[in-house]
Amino acid sequence: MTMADVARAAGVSVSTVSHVINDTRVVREQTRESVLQAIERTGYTHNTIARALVTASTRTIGLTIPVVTNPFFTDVVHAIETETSTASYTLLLVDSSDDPDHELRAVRALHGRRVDGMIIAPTSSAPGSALAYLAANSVPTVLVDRLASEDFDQVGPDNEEPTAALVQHFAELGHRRIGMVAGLPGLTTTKERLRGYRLGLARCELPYDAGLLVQGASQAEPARQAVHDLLARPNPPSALVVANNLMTIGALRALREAGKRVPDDVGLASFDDVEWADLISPRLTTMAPPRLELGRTAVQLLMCRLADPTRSPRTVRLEPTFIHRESCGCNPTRAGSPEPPAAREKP
Amino acid sequence: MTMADVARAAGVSVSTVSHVINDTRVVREQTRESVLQAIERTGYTHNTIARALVTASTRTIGLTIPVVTNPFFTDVVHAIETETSTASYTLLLVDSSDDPDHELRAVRALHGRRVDGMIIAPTSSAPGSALAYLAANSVPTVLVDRLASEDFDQVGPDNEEPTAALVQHFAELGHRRIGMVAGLPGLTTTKERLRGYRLGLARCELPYDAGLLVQGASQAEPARQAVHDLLARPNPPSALVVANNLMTIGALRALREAGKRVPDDVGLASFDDVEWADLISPRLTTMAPPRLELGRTAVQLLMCRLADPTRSPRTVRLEPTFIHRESCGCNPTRAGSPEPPAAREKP
DNA sequence: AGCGCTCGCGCAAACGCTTGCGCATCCTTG
DNA sequence: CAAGGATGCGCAAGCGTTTGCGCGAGCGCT
Repeated sequence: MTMADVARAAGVSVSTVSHVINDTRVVREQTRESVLQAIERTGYTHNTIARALVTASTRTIGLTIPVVTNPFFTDVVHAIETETSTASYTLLLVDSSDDPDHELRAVRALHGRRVDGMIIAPTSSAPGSALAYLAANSVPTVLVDRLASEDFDQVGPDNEEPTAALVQHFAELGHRRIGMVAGLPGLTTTKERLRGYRLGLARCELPYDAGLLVQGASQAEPARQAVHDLLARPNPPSALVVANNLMTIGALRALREAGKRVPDDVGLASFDDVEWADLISPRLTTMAPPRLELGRTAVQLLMCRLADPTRSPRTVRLEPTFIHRESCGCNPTRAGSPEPPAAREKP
Repeated sequence: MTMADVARAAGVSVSTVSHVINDTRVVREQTRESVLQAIERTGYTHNTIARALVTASTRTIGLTIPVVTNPFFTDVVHAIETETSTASYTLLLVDSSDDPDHELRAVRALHGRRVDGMIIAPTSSAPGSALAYLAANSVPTVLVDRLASEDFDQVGPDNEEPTAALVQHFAELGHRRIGMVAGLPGLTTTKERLRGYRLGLARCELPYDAGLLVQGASQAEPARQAVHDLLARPNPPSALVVANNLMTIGALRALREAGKRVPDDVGLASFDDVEWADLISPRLTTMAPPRLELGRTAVQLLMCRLADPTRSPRTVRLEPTFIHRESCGCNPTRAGSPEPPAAREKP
């Protein structure tokens, strides 16, 4: 069932078949009909890869994210999926496992498949990394979430100011020892949120104390361990800023294990929101990056670049929104809270 | 940077280049070296699609899931990703939005890209659906989670017995009015879990009462609405079986809004586990399907089918595990519970 | 009737790779 | 030293499309 078969069945040439399929030159109505029927009859399905070979375009975009199980990224992926599919592109998704080698392999595979462009939440920007490869092969690329290099189009949340705001919030509540659970070292988001942490401290004239800082590897279990250790230290924090959603799970577990009550014993606020933030008690105060917007913007940047590969790269920062609930120790007024109606009531 | 360029640079023919790349016939060590160098020098990257055209194999498998934001499916996807990538396949992922039309389009796109096989969590099995298309074009396919047709290889959790077990558990606790929040009508999982619900009732000699049953569309917000309505009915249930993870979120919100305490006012147990089941109070009793195993098995089934396209289709059922926590109204012993250590302590 | 247009379509050359076939060259052996 | 067998490689025919070029038929005009 190739185009040749269809052509034979319709008594025309392959070029005519191609033209009716792509609507790329005028064909007599009668002929078009018979071709359409022949397609129907033979059950022909277009071979996109043969087409790609000659047109040098696959209408496919490659997507590389660290972990497909992180709700933050799945929301981003979802937005990207929706946006690309309305532009009639298909997504090629690969999981980089937050490992530079794996990531490079993924990017290679994607490029080998001649994706038209790539969106990637980069794990590393070291030389010899996926990013270097992409630059070397001048693949149209946009970075998402982790803003690793101004040489690419990129979109991510603002990290520094919002994290500082979280710290300042705690300080205003009277906390003097504000701890932080930081993410995987090397990620730009980790660096920026850490910088925000220190910025917040400085603004409130609180000393930076390395003893209040732990590293949670951006994941739940390492974060649990880290917070566990943190709480065992001589002079533990009275408030905790957690740098992402997954680590928040770990932090909550560690706090419970240690018998600490939130927010009475330890105040808690996290960067990135979670679906169940309003289901636990106390409800979680978070700083929520606009996940969907992030994905949408990434696609838009990519489309712009595909349209004009020569334009100079843009960096877009999107503002997170502060979702003020109770784990910080406040009991914010319900009215005007950005909570959905479902979450307005206290359990 | 095509193979021809490399050949020229190395002073050999394209066939030799191809053979050293694919290691598909003996090449003098010296020649191989110079080809390898030429590849390095020219920055050549293999064109997978050109190769696919001639070998008629893309080493790509297509994956269609309803919603990429549902943690159940992302775990499945993750397992599939891991498993396929170790077999050096790449994944083409599309979101069907749980919409038959969208699904059919997705499947068409995937087939047009000549994926070697497909894994799909089908939305519909109606004639004219994606499944019909796949059968008609004899695309190697395996169904995952939703077991829609014995004509395909398929793997899903056992739904009926485990759901019945949940009902029986409540009955043993003395509940007489056990309600259910069912999923999207039309899904096989919905049907099976409903059947399990009725089976459980029958076994405990409890009457089936349509007034205890609501439909939550497999999603959080509709489920919240549904449970809201359910609780407003004259004689509301004292226990609730929720048919999936997302709807559990909705149910919890509705219960809180109605001022019902779990498990004192209403017992709760859900089919499918959630990450934060141990973080809320009371901790959630769930029936957890083996998500990773589901994904892994799907890939294995597909690999078998690719190896031997003629074998007759197999259906695999995997047993969920009962995770006995507290929302059912019990205070199960901690020892021997399948909970991770992190979750053993009560807040 | 002849000219030039328009209209509709077919021919065949790519696209970048794989692979069966066959030709040198060199080594082994009787 | 001739013959046969390895060994190492090139040639060219595809794979299923797209697309520039060009040709024939039909039409309106003078």
